[in-house]
Amino acid sequence: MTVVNHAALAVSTVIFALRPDDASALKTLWLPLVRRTRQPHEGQWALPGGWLPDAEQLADAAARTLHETTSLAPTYLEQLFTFGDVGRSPGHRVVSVVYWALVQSDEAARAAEGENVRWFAADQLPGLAFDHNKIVEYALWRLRTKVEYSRIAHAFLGDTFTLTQLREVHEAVLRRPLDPANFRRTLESSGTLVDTGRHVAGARHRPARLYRYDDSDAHSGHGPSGAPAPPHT
Amino acid sequence: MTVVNHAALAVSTVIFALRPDDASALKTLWLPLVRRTRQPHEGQWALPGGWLPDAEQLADAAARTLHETTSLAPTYLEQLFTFGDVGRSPGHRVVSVVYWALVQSDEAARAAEGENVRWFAADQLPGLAFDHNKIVEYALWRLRTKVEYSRIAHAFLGDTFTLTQLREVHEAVLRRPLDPANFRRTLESSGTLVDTGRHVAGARHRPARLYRYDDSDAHSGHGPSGAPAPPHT
DNA sequence: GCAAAAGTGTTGCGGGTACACCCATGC
DNA sequence: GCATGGGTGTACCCGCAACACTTTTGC
Repeated sequence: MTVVNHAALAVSTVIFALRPDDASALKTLWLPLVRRTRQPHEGQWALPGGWLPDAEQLADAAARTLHETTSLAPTYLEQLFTFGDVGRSPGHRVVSVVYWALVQSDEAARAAEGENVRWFAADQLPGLAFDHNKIVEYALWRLRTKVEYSRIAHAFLGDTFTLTQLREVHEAVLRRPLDPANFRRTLESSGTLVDTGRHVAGARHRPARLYRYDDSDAHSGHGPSGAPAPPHT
Repeated sequence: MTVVNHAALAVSTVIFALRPDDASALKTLWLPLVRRTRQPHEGQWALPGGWLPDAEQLADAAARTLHETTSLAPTYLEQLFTFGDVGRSPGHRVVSVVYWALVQSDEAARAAEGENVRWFAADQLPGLAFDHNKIVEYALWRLRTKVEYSRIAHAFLGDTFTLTQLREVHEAVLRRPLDPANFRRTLESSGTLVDTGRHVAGARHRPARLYRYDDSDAHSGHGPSGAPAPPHT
């Protein structure tokens, strides 16, 4: 078979985690970036990623580079978009298949950070290499849009969680307060929550119920059940 | 710069048009396929597409192959998904950036058709080459989902149209009847329609108003105005 | 008891659906 | 006039936002 093109194929990932903001009690979205150690854009911050190995699935390559930069495993990973503008990388044509990922907040606290890996507040990014600012902006829009109609918010949390914890994730992502009463009813009537029967004690108020998500598909958040979700590859 | 991967980069397009179905008065979704003239899958039907030229934008490559197979220009073109499973093409790794397109129905009637290009009803496809059946299924899901919340249906029509024509497009895509009265109000209150003042005469009933779409953005169908739409590249 | 957050009840508004009804044209 | 689709009016239902209220804990 003859390969007639020479564009390089890269895979990059926008990784989101929730972190407590300084001064503000609210959690905000943060993401890890890596400093480029070679041309082009040497010294600038960029999304984690790399060339696509011949024998590796696209999503696997995204999860791997994610792990290599943060030492974390994603709880959610989905293809975002493929960026391939002719001029987006100086010198050579590069087509980047970009994924976006969510990682658990408590794990993100002990994520790797070093000279060439640093976490940034998602809405206060410096000028990034290539078209990565535009990519992050689009990923943020997708995250905020999808949180409103899908059940991805729990990817920031552990297996079990209280409704208040889940509501705080929504509030942090959407940047607006939500009514606790209505939030509770909306999720309870969605049928995706399972009451574990356990409670969280210790706080000086009524103990909150612990929930977990119903994994029996049918609630994937993509149209009517049975509809094709975005391919998982 | 060192290119460290050798996966081949292809661009393919799922092209939709509405055509009158035999016997049934309703229009249904059709799409053009090309017969493969070489291995692998020689003789089988496949999506139009080709290798990505070094200096061509992704969307341009999609529009070009679309034009080469159908002699048509798309009225709507959007990136669908990038398919890159390791085993999806026998022998060599192929990553396909897939677009989906809508073409006008009246033009589709005079679209090119020949020995190696043929139109098929979208829900009665034969077994296609590679993973193209899965790709079409996903494109159909995206089209049907997006018609319900976005304003893409007019891409099947000309510059001006009656509300009945637009409703028939929705009905054909969604495969269910819609109430004419409510359909009218929903669209009128959406603020995206502009009354041209002209009417369609000649039928033996009250003449229908001709509308066109308001092009002054702000109604792109992607979240709140100003939100990043899927990159247009 | 008091503070604080969990959890419940209730009301009203708005968008969508169903369906009855009037309007304008060709024949 | 009559048939046919264009176009309007209206009542109902349901989901959601607002907000008052009750419950259960720690101190």
